[in-house]
Amino acid sequence: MNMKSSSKKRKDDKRKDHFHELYDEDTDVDFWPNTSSRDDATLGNSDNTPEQTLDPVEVKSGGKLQGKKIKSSKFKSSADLSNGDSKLQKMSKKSNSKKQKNDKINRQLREDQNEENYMDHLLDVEVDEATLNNGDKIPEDKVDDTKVKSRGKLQSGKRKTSKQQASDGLHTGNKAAKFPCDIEGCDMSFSTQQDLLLHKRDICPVKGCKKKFFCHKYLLQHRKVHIDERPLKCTWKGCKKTFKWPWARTEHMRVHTGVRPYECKEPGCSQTFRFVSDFSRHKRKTGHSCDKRRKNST
Amino acid sequence: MNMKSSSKKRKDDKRKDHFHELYDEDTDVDFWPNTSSRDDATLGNSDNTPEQTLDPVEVKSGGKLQGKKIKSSKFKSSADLSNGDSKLQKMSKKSNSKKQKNDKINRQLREDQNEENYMDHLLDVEVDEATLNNGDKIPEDKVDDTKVKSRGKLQSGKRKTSKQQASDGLHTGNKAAKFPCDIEGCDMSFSTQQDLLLHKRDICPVKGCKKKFFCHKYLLQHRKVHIDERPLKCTWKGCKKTFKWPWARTEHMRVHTGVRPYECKEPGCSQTFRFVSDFSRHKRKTGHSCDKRRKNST
DNA sequence: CTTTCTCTGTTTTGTC
DNA sequence: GGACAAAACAGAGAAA
DNA sequence: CTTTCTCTGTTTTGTC
DNA sequence: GGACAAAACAGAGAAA
Ligand SMILES: [Zn+2]
Ligand SMILES: [Zn+2]
Ligand SMILES: [Zn+2]
Ligand SMILES: [Zn+2]
Ligand SMILES: [Zn+2]
Ligand SMILES: [Zn+2]
Ligand SMILES: [Zn+2]
Ligand SMILES: [Zn+2]
Ligand SMILES: [Zn+2]
Ligand SMILES: [Zn+2]
Ligand SMILES: [Zn+2]
Ligand SMILES: [Zn+2]
Ligand SMILES: [Zn+2]
Ligand SMILES: [Zn+2]
Ligand SMILES: [Zn+2]
Ligand SMILES: [Zn+2]
Repeated sequence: MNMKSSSKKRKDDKRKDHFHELYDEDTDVDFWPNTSSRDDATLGNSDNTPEQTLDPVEVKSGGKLQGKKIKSSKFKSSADLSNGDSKLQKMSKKSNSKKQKNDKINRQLREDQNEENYMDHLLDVEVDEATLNNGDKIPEDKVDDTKVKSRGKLQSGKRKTSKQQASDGLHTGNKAAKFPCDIEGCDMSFSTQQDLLLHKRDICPVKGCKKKFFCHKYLLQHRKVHIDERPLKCTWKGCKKTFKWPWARTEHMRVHTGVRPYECKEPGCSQTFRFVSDFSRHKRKTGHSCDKRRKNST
Repeated sequence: MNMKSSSKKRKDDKRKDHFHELYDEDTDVDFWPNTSSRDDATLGNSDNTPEQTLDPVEVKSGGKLQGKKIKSSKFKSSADLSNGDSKLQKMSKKSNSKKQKNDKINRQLREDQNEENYMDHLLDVEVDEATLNNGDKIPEDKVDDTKVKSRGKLQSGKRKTSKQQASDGLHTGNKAAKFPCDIEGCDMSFSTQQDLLLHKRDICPVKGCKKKFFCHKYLLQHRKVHIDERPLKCTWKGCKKTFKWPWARTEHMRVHTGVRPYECKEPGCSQTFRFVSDFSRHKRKTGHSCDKRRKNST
């Protein structure tokens, strides 16, 4: 059920209501060492299953109120894990329709270069030092003429001004927070004991995230998912695309250069691909060339 | 480090390399009951910390290859949890700039109605029965003239044709899969034992997701996040927006109706809000009216 | 460091 | 062989 | 049920 | 009081 009620009843009749208590409490290694300062960790659970409902949506402020009290949900806790598997989808082994038309001519040559300065809407936080090792430098320019046709999604096609990035979403996990992680090689810290405990279980403590990872150190990389910064820039002249992940930029550059670095080595097949993902899918669907081989770099 | 190497060495010298083994193995309740059929669960871990690098991006198929062998990563496992907390960001208690100008006049009245039929790109799966209780019905039409100005993001502004939705991403967790969940009230099933085990730990087994939830039953709701269907339609005449979540549609309707159902009850303050989120933020930043109260419904 | 709006995990409400 | 970090992969998934 | 392209958790590679 | 589901909230976050 809900976290409030379970917290309330937690001391006495544990694991009622549902099965969450069961899983939440004796969950992971050293999860409730209870080193916390004050606000002694309360476990949280919740109940759900809404889906749709059909809301008649009667227009124009109708009438009745519904007000109730607010309770600041002070602590949550005992979240669990989140991992990454699922080979469940398999493409039907049928469609090998190979187009691969005019390669270079085909490479899209338009891109919206309009860059605007919208402001961050972000939230200053407890901590202040982003520790991401964003060591990527900006490669030198390339040719100029070609431009990439932008699809629907923006989110990387513009750049911010320097000033605007000021207090960008340093949500959590920075240095200088009160609860540092003592795991060797990790220097992240957190503003609450609960977040630290989740972190030590390889779980991202960000609200609504709670992903579990295999590698503790990856949490430092994962943090960038929750930060607005896109420090990597496309170096193509006139292209304003920005990125959080080096690999995304690496592959993006190919839409400018037209490079198709992946070539299927299967005897009959000689298809080439611009993106690893497409090459991977080709191999998965066709079973071709289980000795993957890059044509060249970039 | 990586999953391969850890799987390889798993039998003999456990928990070497890193700390994942430590956390992954004795992780959760009844996690390795080892009821699995074949392919005895191998634990996976991985090492990380890339960030950026500066790739010179030399254009046009340069030269050297890099090929190696492929190994189908057959199983992963022992993921852990993922929870939802983080009250880390706090707005600076300064900016209460209240605009709230011409209310109804201000409501946006444009929206791109162009609907196109793009095809799903999806992947048929092991299972075949989506069990989401998408019981929402489509309310009857409203007025017609007004339209909503669309922002950058699409993803809901168009509708698919009936045929196209055919084998839409039933990735996992359906009925009729080989490994059914026996938790009471849950009828999800999975194509692998590993996925089922994750699921029973309240973890979404979808690759790259691995979120941990408080309520086991919520997993059935969460599934829709990984499915392409957007079964809820905006009922406004001419609006093609579609939704996965009832609440999203409920609030969306307000951009058509202009309703601002939330009113701050703080003595001096009389601001109104169209979206709960904005009302919540107002209360959080100002501390106003901890007795929240809706003006009316919709 | 803004406003508008969508998404979604958890909380609250409503009904039995 | 073992770290460890950088690079790359292999999907998922959005858009058209 | 396609193609193009981005995102990101894990795997692979390269260097010491 | 206790299910349980439906509705709503409270953020996160994208876009402008
Ligand atoms: Zn529950
Ligand atoms: Zn740590
Ligand atoms: Zn996260
Ligand atoms: Zn570019
Ligand atoms: Zn691009
Ligand atoms: Zn091939
Ligand atoms: Zn590692
Ligand atoms: Zn279940
Ligand atoms: Zn998921
Ligand atoms: Zn609409
Ligand atoms: Zn809308
Ligand atoms: Zn107020
Ligand atoms: Zn070696
Ligand atoms: Zn896909
Ligand atoms: Zn009661
Ligand atoms: Zn925000």
